[in-house]
Amino acid sequence: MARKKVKIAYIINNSARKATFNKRKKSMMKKLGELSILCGVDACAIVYSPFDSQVEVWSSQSMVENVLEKFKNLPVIEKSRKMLSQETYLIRMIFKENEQLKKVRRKNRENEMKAVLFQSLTTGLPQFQNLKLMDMDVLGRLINNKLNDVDNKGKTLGEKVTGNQNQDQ
Amino acid sequence: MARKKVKIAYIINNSARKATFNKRKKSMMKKLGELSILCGVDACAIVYSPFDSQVEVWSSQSMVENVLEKFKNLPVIEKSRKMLSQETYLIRMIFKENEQLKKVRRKNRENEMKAVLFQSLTTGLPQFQNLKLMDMDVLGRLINNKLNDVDNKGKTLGEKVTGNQNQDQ
DNA sequence: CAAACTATCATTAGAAG
DNA sequence: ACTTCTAATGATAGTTT
Repeated sequence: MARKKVKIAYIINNSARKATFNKRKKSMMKKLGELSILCGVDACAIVYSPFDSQVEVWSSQSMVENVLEKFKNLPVIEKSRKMLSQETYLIRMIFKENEQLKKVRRKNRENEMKAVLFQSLTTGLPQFQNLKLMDMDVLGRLINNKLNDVDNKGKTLGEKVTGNQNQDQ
Repeated sequence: MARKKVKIAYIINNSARKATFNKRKKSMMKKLGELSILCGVDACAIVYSPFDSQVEVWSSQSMVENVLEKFKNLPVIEKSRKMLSQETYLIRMIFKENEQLKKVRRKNRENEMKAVLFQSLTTGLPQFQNLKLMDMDVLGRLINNKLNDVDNKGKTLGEKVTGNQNQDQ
């Protein structure tokens, strides 16, 4: 977007690609911040750098907590229970499984904390934000739910349904 | 950025905010796509719309698989093992816990699939991409690792270390 | 209310230091 | 290889249809 109109294609020259990457990434993150503030929107961006093997993450402060709030308010369990009585036992089973999962996760979270510590100490990577482990876990799960609808829609119930129901936490 | 220089602050007027949101979100996603192609970069953006309570997600095709690849290649386990012999037993324990977690998750994933199905059927929400449940779970976990370093750094090892190591999958 | 327009501001490709 | 500069393209606020 400057001295010449550029074709959107992979930049082969290494230093040129790095320069473009840094310029554009910076602008992207700025734009995302503006969007978030102007419109009061929760947003998050994740960009991998091929140059320093570091992810760049931008996230609005309210992202995680709002995601959690929305997650809690998902009507899926309630509605499912009403619609398909045969699902009742399944929901109970899921609840039990989720309890088990939570238990394992609680322990595992401690492990994760230490892994991160080791990583910091051994690689000395500077890092970014202060999202909580648990929160991101839930975030990933929520995004999943949203993202996978299109995969599932249009296929028959019978074909796909082999289990469950989610939303531990 | 047009007829007038705009101050970056929450837009109170509802329709103006929506217009700005739609324009800017579209541009953002376009920019992210360009960045991804120009620089061969894995990227992902998540933006919540306050207007239709729908998340907008953009993700480079290679995002998930590359994230998984990078995750596998994280040197943290190897390095930790070499540095702190006292961690050996912990790593074993973690491995066991991760096996247990994987097992529970395998079952839970089926549950999640069904939850998504129900959600689609009961709320009729159109959806987006085709990332896999498992992949997103791992993605969230990886991001965590990266994000939490700053929280942990600068604090003493003794204070924080209560557990572990992660990276199941 | 959304789509098209356009004057102006913002970003950035390429150059220069 | 990093910064700074700036011409030129791109994004978009406000306006019109």
